[in-house]
Amino acid sequence: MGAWLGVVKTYALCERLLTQRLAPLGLSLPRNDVLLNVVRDPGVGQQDLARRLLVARSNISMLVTELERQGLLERRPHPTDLRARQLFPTEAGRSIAVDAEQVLAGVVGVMLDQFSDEQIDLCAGMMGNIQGSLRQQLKEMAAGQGHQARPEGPARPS
Amino acid sequence: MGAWLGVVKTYALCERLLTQRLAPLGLSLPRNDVLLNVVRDPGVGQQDLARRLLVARSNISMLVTELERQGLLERRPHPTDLRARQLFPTEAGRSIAVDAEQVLAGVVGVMLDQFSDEQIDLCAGMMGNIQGSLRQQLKEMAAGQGHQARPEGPARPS
DNA sequence: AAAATATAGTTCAAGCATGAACAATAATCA
DNA sequence: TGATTATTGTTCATGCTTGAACTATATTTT
Repeated sequence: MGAWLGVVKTYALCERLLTQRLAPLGLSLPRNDVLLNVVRDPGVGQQDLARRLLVARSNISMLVTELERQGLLERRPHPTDLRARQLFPTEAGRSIAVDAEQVLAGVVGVMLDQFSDEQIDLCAGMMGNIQGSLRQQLKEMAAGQGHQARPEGPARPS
Repeated sequence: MGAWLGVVKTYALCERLLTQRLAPLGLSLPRNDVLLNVVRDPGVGQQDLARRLLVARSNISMLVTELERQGLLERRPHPTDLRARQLFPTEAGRSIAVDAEQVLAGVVGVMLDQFSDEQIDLCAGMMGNIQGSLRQQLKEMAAGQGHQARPEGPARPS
């Protein structure tokens, strides 16, 4: 039980360090996530991005607006789907992204350098399994919400 | 490098599941953190709480105000230190906390049930080491920021 | 084709989180 | 003691994040 607490604290510390190191680039952690994804996959749509990053569409909408204002990204109309927009990095965006990747690699390096590949793979494998369990639970929650009136099993008088 | 990404995604999913399960108790994730800590350690001060939870004092101040308004917590003047306040749970707060602990244990259970104690300990140990490295880095950042005017070495005319 | 449903994106209100500036009190030092 | 420094808590402005409501366009059904 305390084991998960360790992950939580580690996550918090990592977040803080990354935030500090990205600040000089004019990037917050969320903006960095968006920028890096757009650089890696130019032309991606906002909806798609939201799903990858596990955040709300509205969130992406606002982050992209800011990044566009910063001159790092561009929204272009989708060639065939009039609803959608495609995201592309500007030259400045690509340039900043290079630095951001280095910062990211540096921090991950500090965290993982001290371990063997076997240890890292083992831990990564565990995380994959945990993700599976969590997705399962979330799916069940969603299903449960679907028909609140009759939570489970055959109708049972209260 | 992808290994840490696994931790990030796992963390995000866990956060989402916990949020969904705590909502029926009238608790958000941050309020739950505060409440549980106060129940476990009645009389704790806000500053102390902020350090434990790795969040800003101002954040605790606002969360406690809300929890007090919900009738789950109480601020009382510290007996000897006129600046400080001591936090205590109300009866309702203790009651809710019991349910919240169960929710927490349930989710952690779902995540860790599938692993052996050895696996969990190994992973937890790694997290501990990573925390050490991160704290070290953060300390160095802080030191660097400390004297921006003269970053390092003997005074050197600009 | 017309109607119903689904998808892409935006806007808005609310809550969470931070750092800076501040007030009050404590602790340390000269 | 009196002055400096540190600690505790609050308020404020800013940014992140979500879910709900909305518009517009695509897709599917009938």
